Amino acid sequence: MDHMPAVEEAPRAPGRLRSLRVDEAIISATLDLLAEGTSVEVLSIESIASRAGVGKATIYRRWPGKDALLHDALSTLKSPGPELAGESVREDLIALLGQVGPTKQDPRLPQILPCLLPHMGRSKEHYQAYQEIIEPRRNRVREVLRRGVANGELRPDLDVELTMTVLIGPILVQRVLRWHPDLDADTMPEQVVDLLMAGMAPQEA
Amino acid sequence: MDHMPAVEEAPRAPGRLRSLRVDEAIISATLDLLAEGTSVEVLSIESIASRAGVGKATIYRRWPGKDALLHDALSTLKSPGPELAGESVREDLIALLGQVGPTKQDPRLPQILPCLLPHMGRSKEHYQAYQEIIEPRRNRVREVLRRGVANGELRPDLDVELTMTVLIGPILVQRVLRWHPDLDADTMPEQVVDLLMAGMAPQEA
DNA sequence: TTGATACGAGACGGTTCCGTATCGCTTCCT
DNA sequence: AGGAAGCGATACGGAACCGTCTCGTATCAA
Repeated sequence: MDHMPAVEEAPRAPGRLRSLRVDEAIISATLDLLAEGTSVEVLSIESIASRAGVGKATIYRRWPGKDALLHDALSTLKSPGPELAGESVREDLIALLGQVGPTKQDPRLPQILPCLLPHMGRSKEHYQAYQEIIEPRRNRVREVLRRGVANGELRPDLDVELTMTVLIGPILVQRVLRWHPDLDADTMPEQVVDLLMAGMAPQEA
Repeated sequence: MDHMPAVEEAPRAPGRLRSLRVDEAIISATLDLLAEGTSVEVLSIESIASRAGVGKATIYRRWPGKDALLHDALSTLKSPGPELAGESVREDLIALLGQVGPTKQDPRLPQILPCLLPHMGRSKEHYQAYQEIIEPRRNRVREVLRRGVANGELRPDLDVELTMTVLIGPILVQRVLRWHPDLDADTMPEQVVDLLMAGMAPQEA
């Protein structure tokens, strides 16, 4: 974490040590509030302090402001994602797309990530932090697609980058925005993959 | 507009009439601010009044609050969309998907609609208003797809509702969020349609 | 002309949050 | 033991916005 106490050299601090539990409480309270639907713009230091059971000064002692705190909070969300069976591209894709929803690691993550999206376009800092979080996840999908292209499960001329977005985009808008009132976001991964597989398959059906 | 002066019956008001230009100025200022990236939550009556060159009281005289004003402002955005050539499903879809971007009617519309998305999930009122705006647009896509199913350009067992979301979702996330840094949102409509056409085609490639 | 209402401007008290500072108390190092 | 810093709590002045209200002026119908 960029603005956390430097653990580097030896110039020992004289007084009391900063509590790790307090760090965790602040980060966790931040993520909680985000997961509950508080937007980045409305999120306030006071609400975080209150939720964490912490004084405001304790937060300002560690981070210069909301942006830096948010950056560190988001950094804790980097996670590898689910195990893959690896037997078929179709099943692996469905598994990966399914975890745009609740995850075992941190159940708040799927709640938080989509809610951050709108804010990312207005802050280079946060846009980059966000990309760092989702890039590993995107990469899992990329690897599955490339594997499929390599072993013949997918057509050789497939545009992998485009396909990733076509796979994830619909599920994202549906989960976050209930964009289409009549579709069920939970069954979408399988439906989307099957719809696209026909187009991604090497030759005919 | 729901909260605008009732033009119904005859009980004439005695004094000065409300200016239509003021109505337009307020609505327009609201849409301007949204198009510039101001989120719904941060949007304030004071900023709207200032932008419109209008007193706050003039706004409160017409609408009870921000929600009602926003509802009416969004209602003015309903638009039919572009003309369609009607020669091929592929071309019509590309045309429709392209106008998720800049439109001739109101260039602010494509800027505004996506930015509203995150807020819609938190307000039943606004969620419905939003659905009313995009449903006509969604319906254009629906009709093109059904036409394609009917005339054999698309496979007969196509899930039209799902396909709509798979077409629009990726373009939405890319335009609004630059979700994938390496993809070009302007060329996506054609790419997405072509990628899906292979899957939507009746039989083999 | 007169009375009623709309208008732009802005004062008003209330609320929320900002970032800083202070106050006892606790916890750590020497 | 004692000094230094962390801690929760809270007070502080400042800023932004809320929704109401009151000015002086402009515009309407009768």
